[in-house]
Amino acid sequence: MKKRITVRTDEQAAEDGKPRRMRADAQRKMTSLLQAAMEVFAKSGVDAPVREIAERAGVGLGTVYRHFPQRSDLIVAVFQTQVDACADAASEIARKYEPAEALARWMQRYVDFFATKRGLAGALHSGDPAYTALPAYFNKRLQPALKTLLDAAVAAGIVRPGIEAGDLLRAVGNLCRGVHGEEPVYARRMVALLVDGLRYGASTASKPADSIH
Amino acid sequence: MKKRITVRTDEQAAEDGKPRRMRADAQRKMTSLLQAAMEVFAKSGVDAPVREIAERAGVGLGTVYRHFPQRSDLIVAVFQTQVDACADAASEIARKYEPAEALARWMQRYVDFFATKRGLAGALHSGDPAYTALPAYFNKRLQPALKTLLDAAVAAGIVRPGIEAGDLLRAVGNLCRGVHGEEPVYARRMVALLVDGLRYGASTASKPADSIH
DNA sequence: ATAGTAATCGGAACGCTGTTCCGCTTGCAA
DNA sequence: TTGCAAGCGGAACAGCGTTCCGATTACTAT
Repeated sequence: MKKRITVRTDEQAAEDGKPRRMRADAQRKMTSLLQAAMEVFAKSGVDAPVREIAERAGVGLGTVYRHFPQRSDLIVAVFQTQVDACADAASEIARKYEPAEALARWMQRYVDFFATKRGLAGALHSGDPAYTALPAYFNKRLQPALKTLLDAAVAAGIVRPGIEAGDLLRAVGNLCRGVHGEEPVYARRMVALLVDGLRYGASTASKPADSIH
Repeated sequence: MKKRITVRTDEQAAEDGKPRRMRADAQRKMTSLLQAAMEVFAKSGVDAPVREIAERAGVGLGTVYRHFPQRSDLIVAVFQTQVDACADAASEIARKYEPAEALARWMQRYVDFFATKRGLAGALHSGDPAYTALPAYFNKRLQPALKTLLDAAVAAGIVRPGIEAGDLLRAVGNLCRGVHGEEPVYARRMVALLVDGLRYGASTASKPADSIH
């Protein structure tokens, strides 16, 4: 009886972080799952049933939950994939077009990305801790991408300086969400108010308990 | 056989909008339902199961759905009830305290109202048409209430003029975001800061456009 | 090539939702 | 007191996310 039983092929396992290479079919199912989820989310929103995604991907339910233990993990994965794609598109667009055109095109690309996010806003505001890290990732990837385009446009003398990439991203996001057009003015005014509250002469803030009870 | 069969006691029916007076027990169950829902929502958020509310109210599931055909109807009813209570509190507070103190106290009252709204933000951003009318009602009731307090404080020479009640409400809402329930102290402190910012002596807020661009 | 093994798969099954349905109960007007 | 429609309760239904486990399959050592 050959007794080496499963010699634990961990040769390349302990090297990097990944415990072991993924089986070929698993890899295939995973990508087709992500693709299907992307399409379904775009069509029916992020509240679409997991079964619908599994069926579209030609995959069993168990497979879905093997790769994405929670429904939210699938949503997060799709979101990150699309954010990455959008961020990566910036450098390619910058290579193909002049600064002004590149900026305009990427913004269009960004809007398209937002257009497929039906229902995600609700999930983000739901308080579910599974999504709390998403906005940070969002900024981390998209802000530098836009900043390079913006800097190039400024350097070319086409766009005025002093525009923050993050502000621009938020502005576009708000424009895509609803009709709250006066958003930036409102925010600036209220923050100015808050800063005024820090000035000398006000006492309530430092001892809030005094004005209550 | 007396054949008047249900003479349709609609005497007082066609007069007003209501088709007929509600039966006494129905009225009782309805209010106890609203009360229970308020408590459960405050404790577990608006995603709490309907069964839990029914049980707490000592009522069957059928009764819940008789009064509130959809789960969202119950949420909306509770929300409106609390908004009404908060708005009505303004006049009472204004009667008891001087303008500055009244303004501060009502703002804290408003913060407390917000603190029991765990999960509502998610529902509002979910895109569900059942909630689209809520923000409008929100402003319709709260804005005038705050405006009277604000006007009184301005008339008393304590608060600078030019502050919009709607802006303040939104600002406080944003300050309270994510602070639900466990630590309202932070929210109270920040709102106290904001209220201090309303006082005379600072100029940034009144002409925000100058400090931009 | 082949066989053995572990990784992977598929989908039935479970528990928990919102909502519907219907036989029973009850307030109220006659 | 009586008749009946308004009201009630909770079993039942449909659909969801998630778990579980026997069957399948890609890899590896021989």
